[in-house]
Amino acid sequence: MTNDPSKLAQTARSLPIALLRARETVMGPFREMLSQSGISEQKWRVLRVVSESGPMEQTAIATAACLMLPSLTRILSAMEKDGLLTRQPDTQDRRKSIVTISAAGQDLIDSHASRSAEITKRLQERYGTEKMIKLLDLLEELTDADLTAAPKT
Amino acid sequence: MTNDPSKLAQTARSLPIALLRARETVMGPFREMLSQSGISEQKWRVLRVVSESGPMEQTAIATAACLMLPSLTRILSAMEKDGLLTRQPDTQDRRKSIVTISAAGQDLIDSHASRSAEITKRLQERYGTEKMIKLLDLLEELTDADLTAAPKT
DNA sequence: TATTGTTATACTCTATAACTATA
DNA sequence: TATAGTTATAGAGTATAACAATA
Repeated sequence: MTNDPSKLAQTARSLPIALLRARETVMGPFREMLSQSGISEQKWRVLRVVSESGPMEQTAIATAACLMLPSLTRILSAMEKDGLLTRQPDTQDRRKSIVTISAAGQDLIDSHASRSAEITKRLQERYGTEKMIKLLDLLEELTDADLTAAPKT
Repeated sequence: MTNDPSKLAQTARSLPIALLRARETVMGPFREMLSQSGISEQKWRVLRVVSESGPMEQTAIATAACLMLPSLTRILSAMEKDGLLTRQPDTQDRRKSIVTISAAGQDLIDSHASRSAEITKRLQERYGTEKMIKLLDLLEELTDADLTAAPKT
């Protein structure tokens, strides 16, 4: 019943599982940080994304923050109510609504910047700066890879 | 409001977000496969883990499959009911219960092996075999890293 | 007709605490 | 006292479909 641990199918060699496990390890200290400020992981991702890219439409936020549109609708409503961001109809295409971070939202990010940098620095020390850079490069390439495209011939 | 995209804080350079995005990209084809067989991602992870390691206790499964114990309890009950695995009290420590994959559970894994290998192969072709190996190595190291340990002095 | 976003629904997972049984 | 697992509960996310408004 137990498989040969040397075979390629082992879970540590499964990209989806390996990515999930690594993320769980890394998220630990960040979870602690976020739980203290009462904001959820998902809201934090939305805030980060909108702060980074500037005003943007919801489909783009959903992609960047890895959330489904129905989930995002609910999250944005709550965040707008909490004054972290605003939604305005796009003047050019009125189907769209443009999400903009508020001063309070940016303040929330700024107030976590130093703690966040500290966690990252600590991680870098334990794991190794060069490995971390290499890993981030590989992850970006993987994210950008079009897995449905035809193979090179 | 928009941050300088060159600064270190960009979301693509945030390990938690980068790991999540990469996972979403990779999971696409696997999600399709699993949705066709009517088993959830979480149940699939449990099955993979128990198949790989052989009979094991629940706390170990929870760690390996990245699930909380209360979630695992519910999932295992459903899977046991579906005949995919069995739970038996440990004879040495009766607080523990040992989970063992059933023939039907192993069959489920086996029946997906070729499709799963196909998806992985395709991914490897698009992304590059060497990069994939390097990425898996780095992920394993990260997962095994003890982020709470004291820094080397 | 297709796209953007919202609403509705059923299911599932999270996160925490309280609990039982065992060590 | 501590540990393994279960139960309970509130909150949140997923996944899908149906829908309204707009293009």
